[in-house]
Amino acid sequence: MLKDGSYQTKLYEFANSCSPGLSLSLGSAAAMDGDVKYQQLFRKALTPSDVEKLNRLVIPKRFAEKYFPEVSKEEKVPGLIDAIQLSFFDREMESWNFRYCYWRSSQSYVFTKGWIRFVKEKKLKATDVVTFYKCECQNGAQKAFYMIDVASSVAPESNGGGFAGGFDTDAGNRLDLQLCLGQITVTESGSSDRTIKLRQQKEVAPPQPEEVQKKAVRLFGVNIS
Amino acid sequence: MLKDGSYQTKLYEFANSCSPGLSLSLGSAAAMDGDVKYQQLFRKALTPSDVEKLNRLVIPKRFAEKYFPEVSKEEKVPGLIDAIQLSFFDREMESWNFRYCYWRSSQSYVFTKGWIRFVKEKKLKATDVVTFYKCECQNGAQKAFYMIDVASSVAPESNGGGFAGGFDTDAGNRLDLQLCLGQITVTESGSSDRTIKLRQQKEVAPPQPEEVQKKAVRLFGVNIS
DNA sequence: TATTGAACCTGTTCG
DNA sequence: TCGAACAGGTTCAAT
Repeated sequence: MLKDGSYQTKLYEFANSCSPGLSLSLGSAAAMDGDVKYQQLFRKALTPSDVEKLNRLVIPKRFAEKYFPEVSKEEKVPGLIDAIQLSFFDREMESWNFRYCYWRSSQSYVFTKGWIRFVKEKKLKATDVVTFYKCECQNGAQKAFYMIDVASSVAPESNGGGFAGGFDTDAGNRLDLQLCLGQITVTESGSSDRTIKLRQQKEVAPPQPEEVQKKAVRLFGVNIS
Repeated sequence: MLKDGSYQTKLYEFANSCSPGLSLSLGSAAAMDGDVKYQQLFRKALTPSDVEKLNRLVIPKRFAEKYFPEVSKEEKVPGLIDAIQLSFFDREMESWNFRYCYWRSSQSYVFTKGWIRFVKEKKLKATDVVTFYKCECQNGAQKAFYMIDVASSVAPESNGGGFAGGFDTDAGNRLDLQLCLGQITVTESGSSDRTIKLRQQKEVAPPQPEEVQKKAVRLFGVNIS
């Protein structure tokens, strides 16, 4: 719920006024701290089928082939479908695993296994919007990770409210500002990807899996319970 | 009428299914008239479910097991349903492919994929009758091919007209005369199968794809537009 | 048995 | 206008 004149709104306005080379930084001075390349990939307004009994999410082909790892559309081994598991963190840094594959019968990319659990947990309904991100830590050869976030379609601030279908959007270089709050400061960068520099906390322990998670929490803003 | 572009494909399919023997006898100017063993298999009066939203045709079990290739009713490989594709030519020598399998849930043999297209194209409705044939060329080891024909339930000549359900019949030795017209002569054979000897046309050109198609049309009679 | 999941199918729609 | 994409279905198996 962004109120006019709030910090978040100012951040939104500021970010909007920035060039495409915008990046976000958490304002750390610690050189060892990781920059997190933070890219919104795309959004999809959920269809009734996406949240109901079909237990699958159709990933629009243009986004699937642009942003997700390749899964074969061919039948290499007859009767054997090429599928991978994609992991996503939500804003609470819970991990969600989705089976991702291509269905030749419908000629579409889908999330299958795991998707319906996400729908149930998040109480998703048709016209809700899911947003996909890709995050990469810049310091070293760390694996990239995906994030997923949901926005209720009835939230009046989120996107004007009450939008119907046709909301599938390619984020490209656009910044999803509602997620960039709190500890985040905005800096300019030369690349088209967003870079969020996590502020180093004094009490931060040496890098370990959990720490990555903590940082990532901040990445999604301040609303962590 | 054949649409441009589809002709080659259909021809190719026909040639493939008919194999060397038939095309040889049809296209040759020599005395090698091709005998075509021509057997009506069975008929079925379509039910509302056969032509409506279920997208499947139930093949009466006694006919399926008697006339069609065996598909397993068991689960040989767990999770793998035994299904085959059956190809049928209609009286216009268009090829229709139906997925044929056994549904254990309903304990019935069915055509699934492709069936509803046939229904739409032929404007089939409940109580219409479909007739299935098997055709084999006698001169050589060619593949057999199936044919399918439809008869409107309101056509007064077809079978007295206005018959209701319960029309599923085993052709056995009965000859379906409405299909044996035009250039086709019917001869008696020692077997219970019908043998139709194609009359060799004087003006037959050397083997050409188009010629194969022409003759094949004659196999189903004279009503070719 | 009910739920989830994998795969298959089709009508509609839209560029 | 026609094919690609996909929304909304199905069957069938695993659990």
